[in-house]
Amino acid sequence: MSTRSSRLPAAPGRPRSDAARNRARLLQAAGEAFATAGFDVPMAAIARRAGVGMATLYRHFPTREQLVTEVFADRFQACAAVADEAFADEDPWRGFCTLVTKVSAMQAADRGFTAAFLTAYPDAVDHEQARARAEDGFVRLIDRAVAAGALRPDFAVADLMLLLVANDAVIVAAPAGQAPAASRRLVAYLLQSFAAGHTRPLPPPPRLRLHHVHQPRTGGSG
Amino acid sequence: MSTRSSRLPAAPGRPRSDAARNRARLLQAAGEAFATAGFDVPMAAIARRAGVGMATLYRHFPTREQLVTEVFADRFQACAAVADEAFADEDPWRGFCTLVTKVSAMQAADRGFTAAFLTAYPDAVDHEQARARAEDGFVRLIDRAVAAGALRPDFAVADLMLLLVANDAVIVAAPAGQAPAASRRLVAYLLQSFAAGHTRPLPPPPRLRLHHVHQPRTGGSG
DNA sequence: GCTCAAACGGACAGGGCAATCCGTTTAAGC
DNA sequence: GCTTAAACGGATTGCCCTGTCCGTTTGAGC
Repeated sequence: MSTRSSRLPAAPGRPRSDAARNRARLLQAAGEAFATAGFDVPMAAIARRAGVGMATLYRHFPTREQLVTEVFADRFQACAAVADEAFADEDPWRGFCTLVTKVSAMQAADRGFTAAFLTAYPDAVDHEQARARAEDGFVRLIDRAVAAGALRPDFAVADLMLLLVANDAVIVAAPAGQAPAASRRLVAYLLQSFAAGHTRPLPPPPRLRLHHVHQPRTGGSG
Repeated sequence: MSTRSSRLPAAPGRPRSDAARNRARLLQAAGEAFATAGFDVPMAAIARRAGVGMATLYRHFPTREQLVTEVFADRFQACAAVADEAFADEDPWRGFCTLVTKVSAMQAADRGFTAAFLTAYPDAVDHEQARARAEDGFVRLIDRAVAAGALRPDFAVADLMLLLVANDAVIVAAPAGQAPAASRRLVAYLLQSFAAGHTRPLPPPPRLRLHHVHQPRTGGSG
């Protein structure tokens, strides 16, 4: 046999066609499974749903975190996109409301994916960039809305995190079918308090940013 | 041996001294374990912490739910007591705020015990009564505050549940030491929105009452 | 201090999930 | 159609947690 590389089946990085197909199926199945049953679905259930074997699942995604991260990559980008879109609105307050409303609705539509994701995998490093971008978008919107006198001046980025976490919780806690209503109601309340005018003094905001939004599963009472 | 009952060691219902002691130790240990590690600590860990064997734990509390229920029985009564106290305040709005603030603080002090408890064991029947009493107290306070024109007229009991759930979530999600600040901030925001005057229309409230506050661990997306 | 049942503790079986291993199948190039 | 390595599936192993069983200890009354 010659040492020529002509024997290589394809370019080094390109996967085989069935591998690509199975990968897509796994992402699809995992997304559905997470959306309906939360993050602690057995890996076997995901594999079964995708119609592949356990080994295939683990071959493509060696750890659960990698799988989850991939599944929610596009949602994260969607977040950043919403921030951009909101910034495009000429009305700062309306833009801010758009951001909050849409992101909240995204959470409600997928069983609180953002906060739940951040809660379960706070250190998903692959998306540090996407996360930073989203947070940057949030900050720009906030600053603009405050400068315009629409958003209360003592508003903090952490308050947005509070909203995300709280919204996630009510979505998850609400009984069947009530999640959207619960979410909308909570968000409406909070938006009203976020608005400038008729504000009352607030206690100081917590030190809480996107990458803090998680629960160290053990330890840490109040 | 005669059939006289004089041989019975004590009154039928009274437990042996070591049994009573161990029971107390178990409740104490379980409370600590739940507060620091959440509800899914292994039973063995609780037994070890209490310095007793597995069998002793299961003898006193045949199911996990019974243990949790007992542990939080007093906190539940405390809730109802706070409601009574708040109702004793002559100022309806201040009473309402007292209720919300104190209950929220209780959640923060014990890793969101109320909502977490309700989340994990929504059907803990033993406390149906205590729960109903607490909810009654809530309703009375709400009605009075609305009637006094202090609480917005479209306020719903469900909104209080939203607050409890949301508060629990931010407490759990907050990084070390930030839970009280996060809780206070969220509660302040919501109380401001709850107040009458300068209100904006709200979307309809969700169907959500105390006994609904739970997450069906599987199923139930938006 | 003697008796006995209540209470105890730790070992043990059962079940579920994560992660791996290995014999078989299949896509891709010749 | 033949070859080869990549990819596959599912059985298997190991771990942890739950809940029970049984031999031993201990508190309470005589």
